[in-house]
Amino acid sequence: MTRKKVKLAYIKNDVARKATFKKRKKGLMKKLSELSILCGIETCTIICSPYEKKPEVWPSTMGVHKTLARFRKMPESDQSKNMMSQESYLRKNIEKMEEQLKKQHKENHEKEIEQMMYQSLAGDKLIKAMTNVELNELGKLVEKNIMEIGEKIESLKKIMRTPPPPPPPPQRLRTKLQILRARQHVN
Amino acid sequence: MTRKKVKLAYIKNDVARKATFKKRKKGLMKKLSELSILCGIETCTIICSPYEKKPEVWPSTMGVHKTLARFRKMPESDQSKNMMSQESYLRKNIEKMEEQLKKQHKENHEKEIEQMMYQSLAGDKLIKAMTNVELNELGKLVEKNIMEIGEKIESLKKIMRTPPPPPPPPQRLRTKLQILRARQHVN
DNA sequence: AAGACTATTGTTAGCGC
DNA sequence: CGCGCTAACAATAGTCT
Repeated sequence: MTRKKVKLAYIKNDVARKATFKKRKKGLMKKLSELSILCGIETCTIICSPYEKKPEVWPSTMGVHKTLARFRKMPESDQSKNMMSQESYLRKNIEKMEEQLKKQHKENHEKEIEQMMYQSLAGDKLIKAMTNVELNELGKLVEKNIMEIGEKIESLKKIMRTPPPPPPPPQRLRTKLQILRARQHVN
Repeated sequence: MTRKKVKLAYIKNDVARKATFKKRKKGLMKKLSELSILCGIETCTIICSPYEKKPEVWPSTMGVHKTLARFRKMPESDQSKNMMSQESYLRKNIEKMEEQLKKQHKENHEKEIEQMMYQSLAGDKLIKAMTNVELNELGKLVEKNIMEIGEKIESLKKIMRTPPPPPPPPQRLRTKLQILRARQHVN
């Protein structure tokens, strides 16, 4: 029941990775379908997974060829424009989160000051009703938030540091020995 | 605040469609990125929208070429296998929902019988505590559910009946007159 | 037009079968 | 192994700025 908050990193456990792959691929196909229906546009995707011998293609091979033709029509130089590489996508993400982190820090600081004011000046009745315990927990929540954002940034940076495709996908064909070994791994 | 439950159909209102497109494209890119990181696989997408002069490509032009090469490598005959066309995707969807509809109907029937039993046999204290009003509302909820599933099936079927790409995407260049006319449309 | 916000709906991780 | 379930998490439609 989704107990973890998803750590954005290669899933080492083979079984879990495959399950996640299937579920998420399904979700993606649905979203792609919705996008093309809602907005009346053309899209195509190719997914190369070790679970199928052949790349999976959507919405159809014909559709892919059609969209591809359109893509190949434009001059080489233009093909590089308007593209969002995984790297720049991640970089942008990091920037945004660092901004968020700053904002959260600032907010935290303001909250602390506010709290001090209430404690020393005997503020509004509603606020007085809050016990110190509650205020403390509020503070902890904020700190947790900050921690989480920081961790996320770290993990994104880590992904960017590692060579292009994260860890190499597992070999398609394995000996029985390898399979047995794999089973001993825990994620 | 997401007040509607999303009617899966071409969005006629130009402004709303564009906003939805941008939001959903962003969400898609994120999900694609996550899939490739979590599962360590290769993916690529091409999106042809009227909002950009050139097809948008992800994760990068190079990535697309690489994935394409892999795609083109397989024999023509194989390219058609393992593919899920939009049509078969939708058809599968419809089947599943019709099953769900049957199930819901059955459940509803059972609930009705249960309710009658309780009313005539003076059942458990907890159940007796439910007023008739509450039971009535429960029934209405179930019916609403059934209605919604039915509507969804209808709308999916409608999509399948209409020719491939839903309504033709709007022209890229429009005269001022056309723009003014478009503004008068309400979704 | 482009972002921020937030009530809602939608997706999915971990289980149990 | 793969499916169905459901709490927990994520995406997003409509709104305001």
